Amino acid sequence: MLPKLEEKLDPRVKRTRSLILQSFEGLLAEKGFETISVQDVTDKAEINRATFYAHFQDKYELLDRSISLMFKKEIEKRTLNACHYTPDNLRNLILAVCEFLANMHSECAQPHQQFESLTEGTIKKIIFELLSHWLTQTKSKISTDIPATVATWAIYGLASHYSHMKKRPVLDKFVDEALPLVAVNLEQFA
Amino acid sequence: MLPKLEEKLDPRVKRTRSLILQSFEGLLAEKGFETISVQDVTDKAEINRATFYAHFQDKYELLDRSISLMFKKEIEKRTLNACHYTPDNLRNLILAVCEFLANMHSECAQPHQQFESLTEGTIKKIIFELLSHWLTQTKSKISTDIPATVATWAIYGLASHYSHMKKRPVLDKFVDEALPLVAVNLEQFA
DNA sequence: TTGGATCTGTTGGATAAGCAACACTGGAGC
DNA sequence: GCTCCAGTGTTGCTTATCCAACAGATCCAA
Repeated sequence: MLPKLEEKLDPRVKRTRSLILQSFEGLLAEKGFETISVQDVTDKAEINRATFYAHFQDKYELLDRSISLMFKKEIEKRTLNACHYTPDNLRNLILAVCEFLANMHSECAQPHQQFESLTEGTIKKIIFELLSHWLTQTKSKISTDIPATVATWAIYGLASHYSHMKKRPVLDKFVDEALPLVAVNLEQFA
Repeated sequence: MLPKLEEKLDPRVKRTRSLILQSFEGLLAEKGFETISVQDVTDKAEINRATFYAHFQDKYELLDRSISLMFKKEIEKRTLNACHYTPDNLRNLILAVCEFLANMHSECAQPHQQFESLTEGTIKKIIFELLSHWLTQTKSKISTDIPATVATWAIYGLASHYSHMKKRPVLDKFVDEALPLVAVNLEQFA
């Protein structure tokens, strides 16, 4: 969650990675993840296939990094990355995760169960790191791992539930109802 | 005016050229041509300056090729590149040139006299080639150089005049009035 | 079962792009 | 006059990307 220090990259590397990521995001909107081949990605990106493997192990790593970047962008847009724990920030975080997952379901073709389980860990990891960062901002010496873990799983669970609902309620109301249940575990850091 | 045969270019070359051209077109909308440096172009394109010189002699060649591409795109959009001489196609061509020059004046910052004289030759060359192509489509053995030259200069002159008018008339009316004067020289090819 | 077709990951050698340095030019200001 | 600054072209060397080719995997149809 630190400000990126890797700005001084070879321009060719930046270009290549960004072309691959763009291409992949475009394809995700068109077809299911399983039916996307590495060739599809490199064709659309107008990048050599061998070059792909110089940057990503395989398409699963591409998925990880892509989802990770998209989610982090969402977090940064809401300036949640440069703050500490407050119930209001927590509320905002829950909103962000809900909207992100809901978006994935509407924008990605075939958001299968399998696809979601591939991205779940990636997203939870970012939530956990963000919460840990928030909680250690406070002076208290209380261990943050347990509360952060509980909150992370709860938040992701809520968002997953929300995104799967057939008739989604207004998001604000949904979060109003859920927020206290998560916040109660973090009271000591407020 | 032939369909481009240079499709099988190294992807890196295509990428680089397109980045440079994009960057340049963007800069043209911001500042006057004279104040644009090669460094400006390469900075915005995120391309090394030395790489620029592997593709263009200097910024004047960049201007030529950029204008040339933009104008040809305009011609292709109107499918004027794959046809022969008719008064109607001629009318369409005049429209294209008028709109192109008028656009340059509104979209480019500082469309100075000097800037226009730099691009005039480039544009006329394309008009001339297109007209020559049209006229040689006909079976007649008449030499096409002279009529094509006359028409080229007349068309460019009309468009330049139109684009400089303080209160531009409706383009259609303007062209209606001008068309017969140009067409009369090409009657034998109709 | 076999064969064709498609995708995967990987390789070696060719080529384009990056980079830092250079000498040179043409102002702007003192 | 002078220096300072910013831009220009050019260079030798490094690094990333390209490309064609390869062997292996998987799937599907004959």
